[in-house]
Amino acid sequence: MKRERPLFEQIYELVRQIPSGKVSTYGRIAQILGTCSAQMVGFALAALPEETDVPWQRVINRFGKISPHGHGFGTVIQKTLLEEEGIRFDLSETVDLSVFGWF
DNA sequence: CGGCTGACTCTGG
DNA sequence: TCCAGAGCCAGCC
Repeated sequence: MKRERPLFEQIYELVRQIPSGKVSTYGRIAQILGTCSAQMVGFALAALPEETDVPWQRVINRFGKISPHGHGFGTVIQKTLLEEEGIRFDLSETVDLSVFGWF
């Protein structure tokens, strides 16, 4: 049976494929899927519950920085989770995509 | 079907 | 890398 899964789940599966210690960008995900825009990727991750098997924290914007998605708390958690994975941040919460960037 | 929204990205300054 | 404006497209009401 064909499962016309929403675009969201397609994004989730792709994010799950990101290895530990690596990060990706919204634009990258959107480009790989080729059927959505970067904003949809962020929108999809925003809809994720706190308990999920999707490493949404490994997805950041094109500058390698975490987006201030409103509340502000999640942003801090995201940075902490990435550091636990071994990712280094700049003095300005910036990640070196040349080193930690997926692909 | 149409309008609104969003954790983005690009271009120009 | 910052500010402002425009484009982007699926999901929801």
